[in-house]
Amino acid sequence: MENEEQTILNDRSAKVTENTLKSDPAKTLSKKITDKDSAQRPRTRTQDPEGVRQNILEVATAEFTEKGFSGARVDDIAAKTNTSKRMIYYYFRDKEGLYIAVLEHAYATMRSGEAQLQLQGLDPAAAMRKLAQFTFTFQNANTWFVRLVLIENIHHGEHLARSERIQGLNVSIVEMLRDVYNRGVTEGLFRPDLDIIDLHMTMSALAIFNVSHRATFSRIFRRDMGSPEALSKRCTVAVDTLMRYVLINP
Amino acid sequence: MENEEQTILNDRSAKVTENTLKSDPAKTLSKKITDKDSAQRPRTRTQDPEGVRQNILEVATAEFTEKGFSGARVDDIAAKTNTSKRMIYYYFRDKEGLYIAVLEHAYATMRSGEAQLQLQGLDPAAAMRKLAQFTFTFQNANTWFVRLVLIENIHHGEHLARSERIQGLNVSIVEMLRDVYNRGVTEGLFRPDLDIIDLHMTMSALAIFNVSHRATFSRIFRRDMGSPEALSKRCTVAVDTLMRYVLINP
DNA sequence: CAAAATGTACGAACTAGTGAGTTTAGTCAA
DNA sequence: TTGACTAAACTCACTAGTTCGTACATTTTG
Repeated sequence: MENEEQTILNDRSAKVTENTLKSDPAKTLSKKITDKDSAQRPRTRTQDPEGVRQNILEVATAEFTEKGFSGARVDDIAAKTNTSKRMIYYYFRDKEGLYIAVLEHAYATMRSGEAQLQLQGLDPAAAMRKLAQFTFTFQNANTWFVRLVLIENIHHGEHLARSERIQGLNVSIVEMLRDVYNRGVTEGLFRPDLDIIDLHMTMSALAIFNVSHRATFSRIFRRDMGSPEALSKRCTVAVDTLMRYVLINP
Repeated sequence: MENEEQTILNDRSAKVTENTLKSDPAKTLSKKITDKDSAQRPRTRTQDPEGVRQNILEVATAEFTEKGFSGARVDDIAAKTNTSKRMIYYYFRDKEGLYIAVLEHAYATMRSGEAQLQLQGLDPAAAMRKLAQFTFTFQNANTWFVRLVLIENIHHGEHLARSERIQGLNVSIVEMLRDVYNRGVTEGLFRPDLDIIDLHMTMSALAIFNVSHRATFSRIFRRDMGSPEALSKRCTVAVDTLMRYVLINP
């Protein structure tokens, strides 16, 4: 089960993260969109608003996650696009508007991963374990997402506050967690009176730290915290730590 | 001549924690220098190289931790000092040189806190508890430090790599942890074959997340994660989680 | 006096953002 | 079918304001 889930997530990440961010985002996407286009409108092929928008968004995501909001340059983003700088302002109004769009897109992407979890059939302990494992694997597979959230935190979440679209996005995983936890309590497996949000925080903390502090920790302690071995070992620790906290009899 | 500006850790109560957390590091020292300055020179300008250096460093720390490396402006930093921009370049060569100096100063500051811990007299469990509590309190009292490290991680730790001074600074707390852990294992209280660095990571993760993701989490889940109540509650959870992981019989 | 420290003024390169005009694609009347 | 018309999509050149860094003059100290 462990391996199975890992491969599923890796595949997912390979598609979403690697293709769209590390490899030249322009090519993959424009090709995809051209296909879609020709299917929808066989006659025309020159103008492609949605494709342009997507293309800009992909490039901008890569730039912002790599260099931060102030570090990223609109001209650089424009240069890596199939289109021009003027189009960025045409579609996104601002540098900030572009950044917010990237943020929204990122949170939306995350949500899609959660939907694939099938926790209903599992007993509470196994379900909790799977959830913790998923969280760890997702965050470590999507380091660009972690970086983006970190950047947003450096900015005191002021951009996130300006987007009401994002507000509701994190509800689903908390609902999942609540469901699993309540079942565990009912069955007498889990400690009662734990706080759900707090539990989610612990789970996230154990999952995300490995990414958020990878650079400094790896350098200071001379360990490659991103290697496959380190990841699988750390995943075990994270899940184990959480389960010991939740279970009445670890 | 060593500065005594960060005596922040003296008090471990949540209230003082919150107070020091909100006061920014620049003010304390710049005030001190102004006082000293006006005391020394009623009329004629006195040269004070070390004071100038310190003053710049304090202001720069506040600016960099607030706005990041690219977000911070040299002119803004200069404007907030008692001296001029020329002096920044005179003493620190670069914007980057200044940033690295800030980073080194920050890590050095952290070390001073650890020295105050008296773990020898305590039994292993109590010592481990105290260490975890200290870590949490320190990180939550010095949010500026957490932010700085985060910013450095966004930059892939490239500046930290350029400073050999920092490399050895985190050794002491790990040695402390190793000592406590070994005693606990010897006494049959702690689970054997846990990895020290890994343990340190878990401890740090549980302590730091509350700061690193405060903005986004607070907004998304509508909880003030920086309030005294939230801090003390979260501290309990962090310590408890770690102890359950370490102890054979939690 | 020499060296260290500091003030003033400036500039070259960059950077976010825009003004104004051109092309495209779909609509509709004839 | 064609051609006039329109809104959206797109291009090009430009600018006002920043931002890091420096040249040079001056003051202070030992």
